[in-house]
Amino acid sequence: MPELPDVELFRRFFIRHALGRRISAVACPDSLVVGTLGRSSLDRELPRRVFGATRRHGKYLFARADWPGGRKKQKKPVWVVLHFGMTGSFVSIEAGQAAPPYSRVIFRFDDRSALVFVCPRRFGRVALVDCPEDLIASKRLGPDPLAADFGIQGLRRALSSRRGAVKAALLDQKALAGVGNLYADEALFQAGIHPRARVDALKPEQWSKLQRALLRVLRTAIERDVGWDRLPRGWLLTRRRERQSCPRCGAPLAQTVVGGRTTYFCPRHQRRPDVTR
DNA sequence: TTCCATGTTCCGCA
DNA sequence: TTGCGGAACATGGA
Repeated sequence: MPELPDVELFRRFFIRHALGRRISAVACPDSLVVGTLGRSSLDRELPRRVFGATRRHGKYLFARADWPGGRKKQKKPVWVVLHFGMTGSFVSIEAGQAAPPYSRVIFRFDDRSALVFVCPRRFGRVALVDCPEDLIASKRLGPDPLAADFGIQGLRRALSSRRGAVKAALLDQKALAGVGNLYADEALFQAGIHPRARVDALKPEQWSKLQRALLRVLRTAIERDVGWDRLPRGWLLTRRRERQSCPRCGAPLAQTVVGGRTTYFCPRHQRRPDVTR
């Protein structure tokens, strides 16, 4: 599930359940999940710090851990960086409650509650970095489409260096950070653009349509809390599992592979580009 | 048992 | 250099 809207909701969950709390201990029962993005020393560096701020860039979530009180102010903050892989999520537990199955990292607080990073398939990653910019630079992440400075031409600017299929470009985190397989399909559907259309063949009105559709899709998913049942009925997303008909015109949806991912689209609304196969 | 899956990354080929 | 297909990663669910 974790694409940009999901991670944004995890960020808000984190604010509710971890921000302002003092860390008493960190347990990492699964070393595979810890450290590849940065330092693995969560259990040594985090205790006695307080989570003071969060940030999100694409599918990455950052949480700043500050040293409380004035006395040790000179000590630099560290940032926890989290990536949710395919199956990562947060669970908050109260004092005395057992950690759920597949708990990979457990942040325990002074009040004995805990925030748990749960990840059944173990593609998620957690680590410490000095600042988010370091991670963003090392991964060479593209701009976040919901960032304030994305701009009205942001999408075109981000993808214009690419030349392949537009869906593959949307999925390239180095071009644009945060869009995954599901929301790429949805944005293209709502913009009426074929997933295999070439980026360099998009017309100006298609660029603005796609940007508007993408932002609308991401914002709506966040507003609706990404509950599949809560998404608008006209969306492709609500149909992709059962391989049904287009929610707009009733035509049978087409299924193919673009950029290595299963892709659904409406062959009537999203015209096949004549340039490519 | 086999196939598929929202994630990233790497390899080989054109 | 760019793009892309395919495979790998780890695991659960249909």
